Amino acid sequence: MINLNKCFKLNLGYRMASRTDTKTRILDAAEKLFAERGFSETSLRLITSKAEVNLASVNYHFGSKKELIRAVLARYLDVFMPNAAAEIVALQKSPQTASLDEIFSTLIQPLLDLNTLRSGGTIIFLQLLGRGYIESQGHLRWFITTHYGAYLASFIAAVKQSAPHIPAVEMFWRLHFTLGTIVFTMASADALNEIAAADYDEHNDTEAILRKVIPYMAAGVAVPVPTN
Amino acid sequence: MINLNKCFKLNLGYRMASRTDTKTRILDAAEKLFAERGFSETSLRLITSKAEVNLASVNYHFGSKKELIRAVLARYLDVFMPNAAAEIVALQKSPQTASLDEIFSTLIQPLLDLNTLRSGGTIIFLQLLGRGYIESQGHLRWFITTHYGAYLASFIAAVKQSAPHIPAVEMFWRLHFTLGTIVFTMASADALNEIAAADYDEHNDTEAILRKVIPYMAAGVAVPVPTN
DNA sequence: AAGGCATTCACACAAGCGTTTTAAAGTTAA
DNA sequence: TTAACTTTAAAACGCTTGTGTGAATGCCTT
Repeated sequence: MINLNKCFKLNLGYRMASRTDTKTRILDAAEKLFAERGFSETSLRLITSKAEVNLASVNYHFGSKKELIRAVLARYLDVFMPNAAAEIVALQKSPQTASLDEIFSTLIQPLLDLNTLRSGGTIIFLQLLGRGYIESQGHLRWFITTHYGAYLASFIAAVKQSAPHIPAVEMFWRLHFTLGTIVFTMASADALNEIAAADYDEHNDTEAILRKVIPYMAAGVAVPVPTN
Repeated sequence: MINLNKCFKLNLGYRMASRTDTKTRILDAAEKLFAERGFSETSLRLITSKAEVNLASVNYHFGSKKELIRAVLARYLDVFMPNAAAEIVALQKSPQTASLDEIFSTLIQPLLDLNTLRSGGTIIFLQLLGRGYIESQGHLRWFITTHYGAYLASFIAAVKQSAPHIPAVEMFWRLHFTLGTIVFTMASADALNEIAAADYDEHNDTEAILRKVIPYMAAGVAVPVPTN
């Protein structure tokens, strides 16, 4: 019942220019902290102090911490999902069916574009996704499938078409294996990169890791189902 | 400086029989709650009320919440790691080199044996592992590699021998992809099973999921590294 | 200039947290 | 039984958490 006006605030451009929007400052600080520390380990006080805004402004602009979490995720999903789906349908326009590698690779550019949205956007988004899936037992899964289900469907359809020998049930499981692979990897990316740098003198950026993981996932999704 | 006596408490059998050990009651309640809700979302008050013991007994027996978490994990790792390593060396005794599928399948029995240890032990263990890796940014990874590194090494060596065409660095990444796959899958196993049951009339127990994920992981680990 | 609205601010609140403390109860050994 | 010790019990501590309140501030419109 509070803040109904927010919905109609068309932001007529009367904000001062010297300082970014409070709402944006909160989102920017929150997403970074959420990604690297998790949702429940990140207090609103830490967020607002990093954002240099007042504590109460979170509840004023977002209503609650839970809604702030949703807003943080939605800011990425609203950009990524349409872009990814567009790439998928563009790929499917081609005469011959695409390989799984091609389909997964198609997602790389939309993911990397999140970096131009905000610095470190790609990995932040994937880490948020992973944390959300694990921490908020089921809530995020519900939120994504209900709000972005159409985009997901086009992706799943493309995958199924590229691997017609995999039954639907099996594909359901394998795509969730894939989600786990990418999301856990990105959540641990910093730690893994440190180890890789120390043990193998190899440092990978986000794109390099993505390109490493794609063959892994594509092979796993397409491998024939054991008959026994 | 407190509770040094605990180390020397040889437990001369003077406990009453009608009620299980307080320490065990705490561990049993804690592992279940930790697995399904996460560490920081599980309060000591919730644990002790489920275990029907006094709140202070956690700090008396374990010193702190952090040490309780370690104890919960160690109780599984101390059983699983030696068993798994034993199976691996037994497999390597055979003349021809084992396939990746065989190596991964070798881990199934030690994992399922955790179910005889405690009801639901297998999935609890894997969920704890996943939560630990993601929540305790790096602490658990350090704990495991320092305390159980020898066991891990024998497993990694076996995998490398079965996929000699994969460079060491690449294998490092792929084994962590694999960890992510299994751990994320198990952390979401309940939710996924619900969806699978609703959409495909298929219900899988822990073993069935493990057997589904093994071909996926084995194919991913062994897939040739792209040259470009 | 004045009124109105959106936003910011400092502060307080109640609840929950991990941990500590002090006393009571129970068990073993002399 | 007494004495020493381990284990449980109840209560409180200090701290942090998310959230609510009411006043002050700033910006725009009239």
